[in-house]
Amino acid sequence: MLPEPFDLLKEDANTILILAKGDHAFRQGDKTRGVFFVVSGAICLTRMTEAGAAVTLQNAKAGDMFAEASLYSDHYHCDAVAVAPSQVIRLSKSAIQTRQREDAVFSERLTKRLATQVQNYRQLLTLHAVKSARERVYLAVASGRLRGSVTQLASEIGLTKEACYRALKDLTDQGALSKSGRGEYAQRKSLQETRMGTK
Amino acid sequence: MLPEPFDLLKEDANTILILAKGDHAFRQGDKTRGVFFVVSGAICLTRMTEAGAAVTLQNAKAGDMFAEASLYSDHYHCDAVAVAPSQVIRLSKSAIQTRQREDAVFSERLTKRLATQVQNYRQLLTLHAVKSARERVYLAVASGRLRGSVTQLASEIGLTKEACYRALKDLTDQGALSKSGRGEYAQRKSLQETRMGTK
DNA sequence: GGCAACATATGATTTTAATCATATTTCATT
DNA sequence: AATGAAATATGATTAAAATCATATGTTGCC
Repeated sequence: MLPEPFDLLKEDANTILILAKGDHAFRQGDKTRGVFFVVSGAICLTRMTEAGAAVTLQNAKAGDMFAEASLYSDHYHCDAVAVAPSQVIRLSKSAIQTRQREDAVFSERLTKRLATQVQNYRQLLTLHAVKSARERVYLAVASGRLRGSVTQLASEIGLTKEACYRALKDLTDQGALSKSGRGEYAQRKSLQETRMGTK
Repeated sequence: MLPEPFDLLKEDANTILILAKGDHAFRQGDKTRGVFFVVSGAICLTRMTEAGAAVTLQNAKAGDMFAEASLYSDHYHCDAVAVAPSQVIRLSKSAIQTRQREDAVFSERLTKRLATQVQNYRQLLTLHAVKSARERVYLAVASGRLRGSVTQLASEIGLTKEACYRALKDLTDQGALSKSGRGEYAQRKSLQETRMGTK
């Protein structure tokens, strides 16, 4: 259920919250009580700037965690609002901190998890920097990012699903990718070979 | 010089490398020797997929770190090539690991650093998801991302510098931002007030 | 089994930022 | 002070993806 290393926590370190659309998991200024994991639904984190502009910090969906940084501050510095009926688990801050201090394995896995996330996000940002939709989709598939639906991939890599479908069609037509059916694609050749770079 | 918590490391845990354009800091398959920090220049990390497509994982510039994940594997899984004459510092893997095990403060700061980075990258990705260049620039400035040049900001938020300058002009003309000169902008009002959302 | 929701798929049109071009200003360096 | 590089700034044109529209296929569910 919970991702590493939080699966190591005792059950009583967790609280399950059921949120209706519009409910808050926490508000800016609240004392930090822990880290959250989204079981289902979606939670949007937003911060208000002094001049009153709402800045979205994260859109956490099922499987995502949020408010990790709360481990290092006394108060939440943003609002967490359910944008759909959601189920979230709150992982107690004190339980995590204690465990982190006393259990080297837990501590190392936590660090590892964060390092992996950093890596993943950086790669995603690098991918976003690729101008051409065609090439972006190719690289996304080549690096194994097509796990769920094409729609999900599209949103992940910053394209509309239509642009994504078209790119996939082009790439398969030209032989850069092969389709194994049911939205399953595999990399076939390098871009050079298929004249991806042609402008 | 070095970012937290690596500033805590003894000097002999670090090695300074001078790389000419094209030199490798490491290659895919090399035994991992540590984490790197870019003092000047730029390092590009790329991985080859089975079919031979080059996937860029990160473009590390001055002040950036790379290969953090090497702490958790025996071999580097990508190439690190200098794309400009560069100066990098290698932080010994063993020194970091030992310190992490023996010094709770170091360990906590490392975790904190990673958590902060995760937060930052997530916010950046969320920002990239904003379609309108105008709104994207506004939110970027409102959340304090305009530190260096406009050109840098543009690249960070995934726009061309031209698009960025135009958005800044529009926003100041309409009063959403105020310019304090020398590329210094401040947020003035919420977007609603300035009819940002008008389509 | 049938309905609703969602994914897949593609065509037509519009919008918008990228690209190309160019000028001025600022800044570091010889 | 002179040179050159980079940042700032805008205009004109183009290219490309977003949007809008629509159809079929798939899947979970009462």
